[in-house]
Amino acid sequence: MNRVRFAPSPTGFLHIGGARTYIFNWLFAQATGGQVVLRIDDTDTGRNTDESLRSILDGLRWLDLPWDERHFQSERRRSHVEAAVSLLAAGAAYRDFTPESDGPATPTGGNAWLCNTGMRELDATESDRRASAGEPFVVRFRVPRENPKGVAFKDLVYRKQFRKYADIEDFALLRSNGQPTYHLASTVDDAELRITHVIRGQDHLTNTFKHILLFDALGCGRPQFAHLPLLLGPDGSKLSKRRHGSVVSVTNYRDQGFLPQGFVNYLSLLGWSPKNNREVLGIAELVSAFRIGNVLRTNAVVQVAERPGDIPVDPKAVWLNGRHLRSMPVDDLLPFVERALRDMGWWSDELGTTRRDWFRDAVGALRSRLNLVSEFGVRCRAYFRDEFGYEAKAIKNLDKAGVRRSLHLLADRIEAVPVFSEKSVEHEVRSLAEELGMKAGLLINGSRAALTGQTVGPSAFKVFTLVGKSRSVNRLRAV
RNA sequence: GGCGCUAUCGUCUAAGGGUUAGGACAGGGCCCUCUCAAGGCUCAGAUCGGGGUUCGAAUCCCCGUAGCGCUACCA
Repeated sequence: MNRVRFAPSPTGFLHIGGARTYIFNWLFAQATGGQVVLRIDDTDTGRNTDESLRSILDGLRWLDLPWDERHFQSERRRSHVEAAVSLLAAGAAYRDFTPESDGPATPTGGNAWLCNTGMRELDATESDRRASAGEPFVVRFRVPRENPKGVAFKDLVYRKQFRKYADIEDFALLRSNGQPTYHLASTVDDAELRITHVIRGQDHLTNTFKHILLFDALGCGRPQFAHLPLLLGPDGSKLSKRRHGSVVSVTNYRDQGFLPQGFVNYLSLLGWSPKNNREVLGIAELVSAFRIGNVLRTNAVVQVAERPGDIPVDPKAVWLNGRHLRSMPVDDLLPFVERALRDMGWWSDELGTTRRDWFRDAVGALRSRLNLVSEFGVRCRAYFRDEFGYEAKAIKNLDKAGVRRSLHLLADRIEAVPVFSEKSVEHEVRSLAEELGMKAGLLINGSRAALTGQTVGPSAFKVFTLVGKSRSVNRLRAV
């Protein structure tokens, strides 16, 4: 059985690139009947925060793509240290007593740094003596550089990969404080958690050679690797909160009113496509269309709307979300709308009980012109509240010659109508218009303006039934 | 600096030797219409540059260029 893992480190919020990596892992697992392991890579104790752990978990849960197992890397430390000790004993690793330097070792010229002079060759007894004397050291992997060949593997996305031993530096396994490094912990855990496919960002492509060296030295089989192209900001640089703002944060999309499936659909199309021009895909369709081999090798740009007033995300994401919002079963949409209304303080429990049918009807009618769940809260006030304002355009419609007077007459007709329905309302509106010798459109648009304070919305006759008979009559008289 | 990855409309992408280089978002226009959407139609818009290979190259090869990644006792 295939097993994949998503291994975020809790040093920041869940960002869109991490979410996409999780989605691709999840899709791959579902498509191949495999399992998803969520592993929190918390080996950098100094930078971990509970807040970011919460953000990551919140974000992943919102995606609604459940994982099968969860592990914390910090709880597996003993395994990591044991691995380092055995590597040391086997001579595949060595102690490096070079004092920690400040900042990254940027090579000044010529070739890259490979190892600290003298340490690789240190005699075993001498090394033991200095270690037991309490001298701090880091444990490094001894890359077999005398071998003129190198490491090769076949990436499921980037195909054949090769790197000479001579180009791989002696990376650290254990820090001088005894903590395992990412390379060690990740490799040991992938092996022990029986991960079969490592699907992660392309920024790890060159790390993979080190990991393979470790898998081999540890005597465990190698998993398969698939690296994903990176997500870039509109300026072409790697996405970062500082440079690109809230577009990178998953919770931002949730708060802006995205549906999980709309967001997942959007991210799935960044660096992958089903190759048949289909774009609007539900989760089940994504699973059946997903092929890891169809993942692109080119980095994708996450667009940001530039028009003032638009929410600062990719307009295509909004459009995609709208497609889902409009086509999903209304009953599935209801909980999301409920949440949006609760956020506005407009929710009342009857909407879930005695007025549930009305609620379903209203959501069904209103959603046809919305893209985001949050728009139920910001653009549909008159349907959920009695007090609402009139937009300037609406007032303009009401101010047209004879409109207000006609609407008052209409109120009487509506009040007297025996059966209050879209059909009967339409009949009353049209016949009144005809009697008064005015264009029906004036009355129709005037009604919408009077009932909702807006010039946009569902069919005016539908608006009447949504607002209800007595409220409609009151609102017509109020203008 | 070293090592590596990548390069098609503004953006996401299709076409992996032969197509008027296709679709989608965004933009323009038209239709539909009680408004706004939706929907339908339509216009504009791309193969980074240069060499090869080939009857034929977006596609294969080489060289440039650009972007990105790695080059830490971060992950």
